[in-house]
Amino acid sequence: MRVLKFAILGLLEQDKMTGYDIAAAFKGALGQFWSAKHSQIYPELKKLVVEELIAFETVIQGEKLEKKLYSLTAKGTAELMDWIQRVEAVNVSNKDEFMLKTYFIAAMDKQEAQQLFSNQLNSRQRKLEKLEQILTELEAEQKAPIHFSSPEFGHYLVLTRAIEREKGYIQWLERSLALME
Amino acid sequence: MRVLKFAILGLLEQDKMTGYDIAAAFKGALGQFWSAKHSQIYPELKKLVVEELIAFETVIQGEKLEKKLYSLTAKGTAELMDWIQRVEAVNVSNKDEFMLKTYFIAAMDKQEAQQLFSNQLNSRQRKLEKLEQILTELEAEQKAPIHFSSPEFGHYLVLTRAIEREKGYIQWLERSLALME
DNA sequence: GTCTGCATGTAACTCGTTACATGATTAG
DNA sequence: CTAATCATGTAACGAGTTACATGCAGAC
Repeated sequence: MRVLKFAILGLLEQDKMTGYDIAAAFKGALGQFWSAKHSQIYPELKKLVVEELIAFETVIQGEKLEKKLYSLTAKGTAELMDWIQRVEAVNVSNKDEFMLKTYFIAAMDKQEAQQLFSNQLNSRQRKLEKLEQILTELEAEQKAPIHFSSPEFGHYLVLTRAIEREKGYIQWLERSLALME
Repeated sequence: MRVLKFAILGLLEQDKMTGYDIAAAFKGALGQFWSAKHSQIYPELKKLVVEELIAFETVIQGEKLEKKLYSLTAKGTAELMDWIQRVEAVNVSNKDEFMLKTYFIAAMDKQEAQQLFSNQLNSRQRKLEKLEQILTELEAEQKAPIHFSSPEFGHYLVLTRAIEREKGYIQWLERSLALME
């Protein structure tokens, strides 16, 4: 149901942006829970202009590089606000190829399984370190403790969720490895 | 990269099945991490037959209901085993519409945000209860404690992961709500 | 001057969902 | 008998990825 549409509207509500900026936003903490490639973003932006949910002004960078700065229209803001308070069903299947393999663990021998789990554990630990570093930097930039009205509250919540998701995964991997002995 | 293909091969490695059975398997614990609708399963089964990774025998149920019992070929088993020990990159973006909204929390007023979070907390708690019930039933069926060679080990691991995922989500929701006061 | 990053687009393809369509079996 | 479940398929559409394609700006 066109979630990318709302992702774009939400980003533009924060600030005027180009398509490139939107793609860049998906490379940060937000990208842990939603992302899209530029090849999906640009056509969607065109569609949203036709639907009059966003508008753009052309800006010249340097000598002649044209970039399109998009912003929300009143209609776009209204649709964003409608979506944001809508209660959607909890999505069941969060696809995870590693867990699919885990379900078929009976087809592995013990060594193979341990190798696979150790490997996954390692990757997850490295990912966790990166996320924790980003959180440290975010917290360092704040003067007061983060609260509801901080401009970075959304970013903070998403980051802490990503970090705890990894921690939970890591704990489960460790306990599963212990069970395999 | 055709993950559904391997999901089907993995299920058929456990037992001969119909397309309907495969769809049913996705409604259980496995469905927490991978699933597909029957409209995707049936065409994929046909494709896998053409590729000679699976084969089927037609079985008559009752008077005249024909069903197709699929099973792995040697080639299919080989491809499954190759995939299962392959190390894939940790997937970055596990899409979650609620977390997308969370990222845009600055566009909500406090009451709206609290409402949304309470609601999500409730849904997650009900989901957790259901998963824990399934685990209780699974454990009741076991004579000995579950270990690597138990036929239900894969099922058990996936269930415990799903349960802890929900617990982690719930804790984060509670702590986030506390932060909003 | 050359490499990295900024900036925008399209085409082809694969994956996944919703809807359309049909019919048999089984348990109450 | 009738409702839920078993069983199989197709069509249309929407979402998402990979690859193709181009060019400017800024830093070193």
